[in-house]
Amino acid sequence: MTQVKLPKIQKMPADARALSVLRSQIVDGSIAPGSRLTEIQLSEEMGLSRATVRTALHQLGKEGLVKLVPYTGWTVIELTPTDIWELYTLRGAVERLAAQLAATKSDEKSVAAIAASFETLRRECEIGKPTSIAEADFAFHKSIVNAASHERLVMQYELIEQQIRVYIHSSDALISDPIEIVAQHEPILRAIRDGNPSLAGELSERHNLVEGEKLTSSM
Amino acid sequence: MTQVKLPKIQKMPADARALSVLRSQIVDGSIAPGSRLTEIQLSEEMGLSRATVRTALHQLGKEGLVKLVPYTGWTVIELTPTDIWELYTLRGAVERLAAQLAATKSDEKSVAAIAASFETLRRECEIGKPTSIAEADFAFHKSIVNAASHERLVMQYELIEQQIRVYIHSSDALISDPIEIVAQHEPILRAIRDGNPSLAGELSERHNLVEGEKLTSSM
DNA sequence: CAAAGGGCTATTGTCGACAATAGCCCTCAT
DNA sequence: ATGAGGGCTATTGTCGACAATAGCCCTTTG
Repeated sequence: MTQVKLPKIQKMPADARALSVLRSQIVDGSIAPGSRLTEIQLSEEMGLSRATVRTALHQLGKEGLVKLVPYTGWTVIELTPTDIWELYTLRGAVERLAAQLAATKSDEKSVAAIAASFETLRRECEIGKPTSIAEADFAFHKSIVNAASHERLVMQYELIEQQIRVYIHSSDALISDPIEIVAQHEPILRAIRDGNPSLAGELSERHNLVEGEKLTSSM
Repeated sequence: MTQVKLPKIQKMPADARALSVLRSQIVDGSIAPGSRLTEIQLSEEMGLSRATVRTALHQLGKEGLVKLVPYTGWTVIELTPTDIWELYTLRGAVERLAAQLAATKSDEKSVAAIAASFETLRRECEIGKPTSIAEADFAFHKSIVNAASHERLVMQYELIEQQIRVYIHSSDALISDPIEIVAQHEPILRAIRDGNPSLAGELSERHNLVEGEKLTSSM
């Protein structure tokens, strides 16, 4: 009965695996923005058929990570300042809703999860490497989104987060003061815990706009 | 030089055509929610290969209009009350941002476009059929989204609108009083024209929550 | 030398066939 | 009668081959 089912990534159909692998590599920067990808080369490297890889690429296209140029090839997205502005304004809108919903429910379990991820963030801000801090930052935001119990919201958020990660990795733009990070996030947690939807929403939106500003101004 | 290029739908690659056709049929209700679709049957009906149809179906899957059941087939989404709640809350968040941006720019051309679509809406509310009113309603909302000049916002909005249309057509849920429709939309236009982002955003969000409530309560 | 035209190549677009599998139905034992 | 077990069928999953095309290079011509 102690059957673990961790290796789910191994038992997936081939196209889903290809999708998962390619997505990881793009998101973590192993495949750089602007890279040219061809179906044949990828299929040879991954030991899969072209059709299978092609399916995965089309999915990534819908996720906004790659672009198809007809009869010529695929390229990994390159994010311009305008794209960053789009991503952060959109994330602001999405997280505003998430925070509103989380604060409305103010469900004990969800609040605990958010509080936990905030604690991790605080700890990382004191002793952690920049990348660990950034990771904890993402985790905190995601815990709020999860607390909203809103499937479409989660999906939309993940698409945005992916693209932001592409940019972060390609530019090493981790320019925030650890102390300010804590100061920016703590009030959000408090507003959710206090069951104050409009404040939680407002703070979340503003936080994203501020972060977006920082990034675009440093480009 | 008087070369018209209307028939763009004719010159598209086959997979894009299949995508376009299937999407239209699902969104306008010709293919009912819950319908079972099989790649072979569709490919025969459309005179295309299975692979081509399959590509289109995967795209529709990413758009959230169909769901794939492994080794069994595809089904058109059926929207539950929870789905409607998700759609309208999400649309509220998206349109809030759109209205904020539109009001911030308060760009002459965009405002004119929004005002024009509002006039159409007002006219349809007086003399039009319910379906024309609903269409003008959608057009008004979209004109605001377009005014934001935000590509990802537009795409996200279109996905949401599509799914709402599926539900509208499947349930004939057009339950609004024409007079109230005008009363709900007019202040939004005014706030955008006045360059009042926070009011425009707030009104847009609230409008969507109200509409969502109406629909879910009537299920 | 510049510009237009044609062909070559790399790559996606499309196709039909075979493999794998989920779910049904039928059998058979109890 | 009923439950388990096995095989059958419909459908997706995967593959390799051929068709169409965009973009480059090379030639040719003025």
